[in-house]
Order: sequence, then structure tokens, then C-alpha cells
Amino acid sequence: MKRSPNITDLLPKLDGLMQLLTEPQRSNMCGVASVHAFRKNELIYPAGSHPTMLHCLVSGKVKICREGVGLRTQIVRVIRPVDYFGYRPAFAGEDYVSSAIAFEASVIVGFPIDMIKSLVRENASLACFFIQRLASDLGQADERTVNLTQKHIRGRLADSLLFLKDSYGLEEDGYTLSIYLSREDLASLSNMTTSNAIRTLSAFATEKLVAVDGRKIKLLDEAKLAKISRMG
Amino acid sequence: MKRSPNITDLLPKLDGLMQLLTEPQRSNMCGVASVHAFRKNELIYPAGSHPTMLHCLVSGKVKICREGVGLRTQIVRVIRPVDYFGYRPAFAGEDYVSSAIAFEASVIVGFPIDMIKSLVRENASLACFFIQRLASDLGQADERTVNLTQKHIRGRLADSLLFLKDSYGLEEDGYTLSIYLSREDLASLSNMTTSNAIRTLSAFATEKLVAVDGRKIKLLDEAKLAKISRMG
DNA sequence: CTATTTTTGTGCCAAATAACATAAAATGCT
DNA sequence: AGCATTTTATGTTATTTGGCACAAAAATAG
Repeated sequence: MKRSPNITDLLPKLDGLMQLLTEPQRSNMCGVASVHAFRKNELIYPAGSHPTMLHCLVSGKVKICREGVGLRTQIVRVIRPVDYFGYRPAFAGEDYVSSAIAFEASVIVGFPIDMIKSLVRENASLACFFIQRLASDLGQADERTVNLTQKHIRGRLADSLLFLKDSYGLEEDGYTLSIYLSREDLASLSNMTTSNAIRTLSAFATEKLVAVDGRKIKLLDEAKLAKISRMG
Repeated sequence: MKRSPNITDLLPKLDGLMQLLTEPQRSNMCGVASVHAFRKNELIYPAGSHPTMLHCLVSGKVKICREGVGLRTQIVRVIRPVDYFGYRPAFAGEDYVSSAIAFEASVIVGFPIDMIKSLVRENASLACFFIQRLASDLGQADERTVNLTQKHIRGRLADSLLFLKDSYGLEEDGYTLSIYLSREDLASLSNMTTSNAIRTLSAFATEKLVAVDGRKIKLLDEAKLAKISRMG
């Protein structure tokens, strides 16, 4: 993690939040914001640590991982630019229960969480900003629970592929997922063993639902994937 | 669902929220609040409907159910007095994705959600009230996902029993869960079939971890249940 | 109080999935 | 380039869990 020099060039990206502040609040925030660059697979914060920052992903891709029984980790959320993350435990009065790890090289702006918390206490618009995000995330989390617990392997993998498309989009060709995941990551997103992720992805390829080239995955038949996802 | 006459006797219960309002806001709220009594198993709101109320459970017990693949329903949250519920989708700009059903006879105070939303926009303390709850619920939801997906049947059932104790407490004897669930509800809380809930609960009884008398469940060895839950 | 429905309990079998073993391929490192 | 490590691939087996059938018990309705 290296400190990147200047925040002023990143300001436009932070507009969504900055616009909600008064002018003095805004300049205050800029003064204390820090910019960090993370390399691929670098740990942004570990589970168990105390939250000190509100993070804003300016560029790159990040995964939020929770580890369950016997070191088996699960990807519970993925972050794309320009998403804010790492604030939930602070608002709930907890320490981090999940870790944040960069999928790929990423730039993150950090704001001291205590300052954010006091701003929220006096700025209802800012508070609404977080309410809206927490409310959506909670809905997604519940849906994810049902998906992971009730669907069979094929349904879960199809679901993950479509989820990745929604989250990170496709490349210019209109087919290739913009994120290149290891089979292991795909497995922890879909709650299955790596073997089964590999096997099932191969099966999808055989059925011409996807085309696989290393970590590059083309979605050839989204409609059918959606159907598989729906049927479990 | 019948309309109960007066809200004034319930006011002390609503203090947690009312204290955050200014005097005019408070009297305004009281004017538009409505009180409803629900019988056992009565539907409070159905999935798919549009949220119109912030609900506050004053007495009784409520389950929030989401139905997944093939009508299989899952209990995603349980509500105890004095909890607020039913507001998440309104803040996320969605319709209800889950239903609320009374476990047992319950009294609920309803506030028009649009009024709550506009209050939240101008009252940062009230906003923080919801932020705090959403943040905790989101943490619980993530933990639940890991529990349900990574633990084996025994672990999940043990988990549910301890969760029910945390949520609704024990009776005066210090052992009996204060909530009497059908085996089917126990199953949808633990994400397993009813047969397996019955089987596994019997196994726990044989092992003297619990004592079962109809729907009455005594927790005889919480430490061991916690261990089973941890190990998966 | 009896008939009907729902809930609970148990056994057996089949399906889904994890675990393990091993090899090939790809990647990173010096 | 060559070696070590990680990732991907595939087959085999064992475990876990769901599905189904049916009986007993309990709750509910008439």
C-alpha cells in the first residue's frame, strides 16, 4: 500500500458524497482525506481490526470476504468504483468481521470514520446517503442468502456469473466479463468447492452457455443462465 | 387484524424513537400513528406489496419470511418488542421482498412511511437511529449467510436454538425457550427440511443437549450447543 | 365426541456435493 | 531458461442431505 500524492485530481469522483456537505465541511474533508494505492491481492483491512476509515474505491475492484467454518472464506460483497465501503461496523459499533482485499490494482480514498460519524449526526442528507446504501445492501444480503442456500450448484454458479456482469460489466465485445477471477474466487462467491466451480464452469462451456479462456469468461447465453439461476 | 382504540397507553414503549423528535414532530407522529392487533399466524404484510408503514412491534413475536426457489420459505429475521421493522425496502426504494407474519398474537403500531422518510431527511438523530439498526441487521445477515451455507445440519440447528434464546430469551425456569415454534418453522430458520429438523432435534434430546416436550424446548447444555454451532 | 386435518416421528433410498487423489498446465521467481 | 509453486482439470469415493412413504399423535372442526 503506497501513499499517492494528491487528492485534488480525484475530487470529481467523490462528488456523490461531497455534494451533500456544506462548503466548510467539504474543505475540511478534503484536508483529512488520504489516497492509497493497493496492488492485486493486497489486503486493505483485515477482519478483527477496528474500523478507522470510510473507504471509497476510486478505481479497481475489491472483494469483501468473511471467513466461516474452518478457514473457508466466502466473498460476501464486491465493490466497484465509485462505491463506499468499510463503514458498516463503525455504524453498528463493531469491529470488522470481514476483510477487504483488492481483486486487482486499486486506488482508494480514505476518510477518518469518526469525522464521518460526527458529520452524519449533524447532516441528515449525508445520513440518508448511508441509509440508502445500507438498505440496499441488506436487501441484497438477504437475497444472497436465499440464493446460496436454496439453489443447486448450477444455479449458484449461473447466479454468480450474472452477478459479476451486473457488478463489473462486460468488455467492449459485449460478452466477456470485465473481471478475471480465479476458480477459487468464483467458488467462494458461489459457495462451492473449487473442484465443483471448475467442473460446473466446464459443463456450462460444453453447453455453449459460456466460453472460457483461462480466467476470461464470455457469457454466450445470458437468458439461459438466468433461467438456470431462477430454477435453482 | 383489528384496530385497537388508543395509542396513548403505548407511548412509553415508543420512547426510543419519540425522544429523537422535536415536540411538534412528536405530536404530529402520535396523531397519525395507528395501532393494530394481529392474531397468531396472521399476515402483517405480504412480499410484493408496497411499503406504506413503519411498523413497531409493541408486544408479541413476528417473523420475516422470504420465499426462495419452489415455494420454499426461509425465515430471514425475527422481531421482538420493541423492534421497528418493515422500513428497509422503503429506504431502498423497493417493494417488500419478504412477508411479515405474527408468530403469536401481536400488537403493532404503524407510522406512515412517507412521513418517516421526510422526518429522516430533516432530522439527523432519527436518521442515525435507522443507520444503526440497518448496520447491525446487515452484519447479522452476513453472519447468517455464512452460518447457513457453511455449517452442517447439527451446527445450523444448534445455531438456531441459540439464536432464538438471544432473540426471545428463556422462561422463568432459565432453560425453556420463550418461543414455541413448529418443527417446520424451526426448519425454515435453520435451512433444512422439516424431517431433518425433527430428526436432529431428537438427536439433541437423546444427547441430553435439549429436552423436548411438544413445542417446548429446554436448552440443557448451552455450552455444548455453542460448540456444535462453532464447529459447523 | 368423533371425524378430519395438521403436525410430528421414523425409516429407507436417491441425489447432490464435498473430499481426496493425481496430473497437467500455467505462472512466478531467480 | 529452468525450477518451484500455484492453478486448473478430471476421476473416484464417501458423506451429507433431501425426498418420499407411512404411521402415530395432536390439534382442529363440525
